[in-house]
Amino acid sequence: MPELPEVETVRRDIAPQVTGRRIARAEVGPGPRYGSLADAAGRTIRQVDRRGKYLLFDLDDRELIINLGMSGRLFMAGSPPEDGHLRAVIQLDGPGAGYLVFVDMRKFGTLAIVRPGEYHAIPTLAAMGPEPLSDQFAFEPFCDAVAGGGTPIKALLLSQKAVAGLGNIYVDEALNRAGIHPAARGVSRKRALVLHQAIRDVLEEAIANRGTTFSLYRDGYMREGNHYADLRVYDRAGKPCPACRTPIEKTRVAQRGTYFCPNCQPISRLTAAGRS
DNA sequence: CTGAGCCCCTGGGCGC
DNA sequence: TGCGCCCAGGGGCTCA
Repeated sequence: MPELPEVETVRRDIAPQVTGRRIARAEVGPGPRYGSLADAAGRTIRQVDRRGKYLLFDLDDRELIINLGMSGRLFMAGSPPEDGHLRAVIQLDGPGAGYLVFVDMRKFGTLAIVRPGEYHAIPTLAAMGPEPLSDQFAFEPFCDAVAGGGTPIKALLLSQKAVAGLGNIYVDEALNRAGIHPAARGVSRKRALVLHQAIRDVLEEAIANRGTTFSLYRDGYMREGNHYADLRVYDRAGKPCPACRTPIEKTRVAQRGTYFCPNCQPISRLTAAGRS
C-alpha cells in the first residue's frame, strides 16, 4: 500500500495529535512481525519522523518504528474500533487524547521498539538510501548507483538503497517521466539527471495530493488519497499515454506488475539488457 | 556481497 | 452461485 507520499501524509496527519502526549497503555496483537510494545507505556512521544516508508516515533531513550506494509492503516480514534484486523492500540494520556490505532489486514506491517538509531534488526531501514526530498539526495552518488550493472533499474530503485521511499507505483511513474524503460540495465548520466528530478517531482505532487488510493490505503483520518487520477502509467494498461496517446503496456519486472509507455520509454541500445 | 526466487497473509476480482 | 486462480502501494530470508 503505502509509499513515501502516503507514509508522509499519515505522519503529517497524526503528528500534531500525538506529539507531546504520554503513552498510557500500548497493546499489540499476536504476530511474528509485531514486537512487544511493553516498553512504550509511560514514555512520551517527542516527535514523529519518517525514513523512507518507515515511521519513527521518538520516545526519548526508545524509538517506536512502524512500517505499514501493504495494507497497514494508522489513525486516531476516540475509542478502539471494532475491526477484525485491529493489530495494535496505543492509548494516549490526557483528556480527549484518544487512541492511536494500527489496523493491518494482511499482517505485512512491522512494529518494533529499539534503542534510538539502532536499526540492525530492520535491515532495509539500516541500509536506507538518502531521503529524496532532502539535500541528502545528491546527484553524483545517485548517478553512480544507477549507472550500470546487471540489475533492472526498477529493481534497483525498489531496493531503497539508491534512494529512499519509492515503491511500485512511484517507480513506474518516475521512470515514465524520465523516459526510461523499467527493465533497462544502466542509465546514462543524462538520463540519470532527468530521473533524479523526476523522482522528486512525482513524490512532491503525490504528497500534495495526499497520496494514491487504488485499493486499501487510507490516511491518518481514514480518508482516501487523491493522486490516483494523476497517475500517468500505473494501473493504466491499455489506456493512452498522456504524452503521446500510445497505449500503456503492462509487463512484469522484478516480480512486480509494471506499467510503461512503449513509445516514451523504449528499450534503446544504450539501456537494453546485454549492453556492456 | 548480489540477485533471483519464494515466503509471509488476507481478500477482491475474474474466468469457467 | 461456487471454486480456483491470479493479483495486490510491503519487506526479508535463503541459496547459488
